[in-house]
Amino acid sequence: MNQRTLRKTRELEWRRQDLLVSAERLFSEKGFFKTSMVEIAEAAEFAIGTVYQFFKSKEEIYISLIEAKMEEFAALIDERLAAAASSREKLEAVIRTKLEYFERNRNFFRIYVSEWSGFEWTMKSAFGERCWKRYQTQLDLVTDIVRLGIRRGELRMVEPAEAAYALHGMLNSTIYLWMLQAKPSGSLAPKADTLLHLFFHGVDNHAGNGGAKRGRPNRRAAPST
Amino acid sequence: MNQRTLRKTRELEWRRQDLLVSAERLFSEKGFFKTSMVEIAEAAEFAIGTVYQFFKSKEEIYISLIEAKMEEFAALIDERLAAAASSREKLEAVIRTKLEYFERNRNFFRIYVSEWSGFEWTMKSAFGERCWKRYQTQLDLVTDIVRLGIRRGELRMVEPAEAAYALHGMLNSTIYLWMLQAKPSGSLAPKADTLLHLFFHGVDNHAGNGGAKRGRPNRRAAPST
DNA sequence: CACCAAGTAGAATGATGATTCACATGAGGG
DNA sequence: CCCTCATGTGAATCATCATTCTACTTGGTG
Repeated sequence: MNQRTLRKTRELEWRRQDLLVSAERLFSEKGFFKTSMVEIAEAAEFAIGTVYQFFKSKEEIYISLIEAKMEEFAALIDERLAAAASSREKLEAVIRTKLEYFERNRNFFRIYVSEWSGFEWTMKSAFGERCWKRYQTQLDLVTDIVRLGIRRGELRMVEPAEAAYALHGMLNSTIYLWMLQAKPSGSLAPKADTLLHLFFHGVDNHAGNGGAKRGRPNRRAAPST
Repeated sequence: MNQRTLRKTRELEWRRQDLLVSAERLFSEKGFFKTSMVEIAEAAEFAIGTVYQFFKSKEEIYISLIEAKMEEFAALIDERLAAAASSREKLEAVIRTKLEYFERNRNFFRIYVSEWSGFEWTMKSAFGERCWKRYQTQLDLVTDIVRLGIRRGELRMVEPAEAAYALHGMLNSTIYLWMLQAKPSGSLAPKADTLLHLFFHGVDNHAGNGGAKRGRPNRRAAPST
């Protein structure tokens, strides 16, 4: 009898997951408001009524989705972070993990960035609040890494939160750029090195001629894009 | 007669502007979908019918709004850029201008970032297309600056588009962070220096002890936030 | 003063889409 | 084979707006 109940619960969970996957695709393609419950139901091959068996409302679907993904992502970061010692390694872990994660969860990325600008716009109070907290926690984590790095003398003295946000923005933009062009193309993960370098050393050319003229104007040094 | 007509036209323009200002505030507070025409009308102290005298649709209001602001912003950048010679100066101009502009146009910022993730989510095809172009042009401008800077040997050899996007993201994040906390507080513009430095030199501590231990652990070097 | 044009108003219309509910279906179990 | 509960169904309900339309105001003109 209990056995039975358990299986039922498990199956219910499958269906929920299944539905979430369909919903994710739709939401990422058309946004929260332009996606209708009927569409979600059809995409997951359920009747509307059934959908409401699993989720109280459209909003709840959206939130479950985001929370699950965020949690997964956070867990991944934590795991990778555990193995890192220096600030550099930690930041590298963050960068790599984020790029990898969103390379694999392209659809989710659009939702993630669009909600960045404020959950209030789509969801009402209480629920959105929780998602927002997760978002913040993520950022705070990086802020702490930077803070510690400074204390240890590994990083220059910058405003930690500012640097953390800057990194966050850099990453998001980069992922976005990649999504724009690279529908099918190359992998995102390799950019981690470039980004790490950029975040640590900036764009300045230390080679010596900083701003001033030099012998040869060094034409065609730029990548050919 | 012509005089008359001219004045009428001008007055109409005023009213349009007036309406746009109200709409901007609402859109920035509640987003496109959660803002209703009635609200917009009330906020601007018009009747709904009157609103439709000025704008064909809700979408048109939104778009006019965005286009106007984007154009204003672009013009400002162009102007500042004209006075800049080196890549550093140019990038500094971009950074400063953006921070200043959004410090003054806080409301618009929320709209700006939220639409970053794709106009398709809110608007339909043709119009959104035009806004998107503007957005791209903006980014391309910076890409070109970077490309040129590399060719001139002022900047390290990075992928120009990547760097441009990274900068864009850094700026947006920073502005966002500022908006979060600093409801009333300090100015945003001063952060330009920090950001410029960050973008040029990164967070690495060149002071010598990169990662390794040194004499004193240098505790409490971090800002007290 | 009557009349017209231009502008303003806000109730009525129509669509859309989330949510609900009365019914159908089918898997145990007697 | 029939009954019953647990689920699944999708048509009907209900609300919410964008948009339209008809009637009202106003200010100028003959």
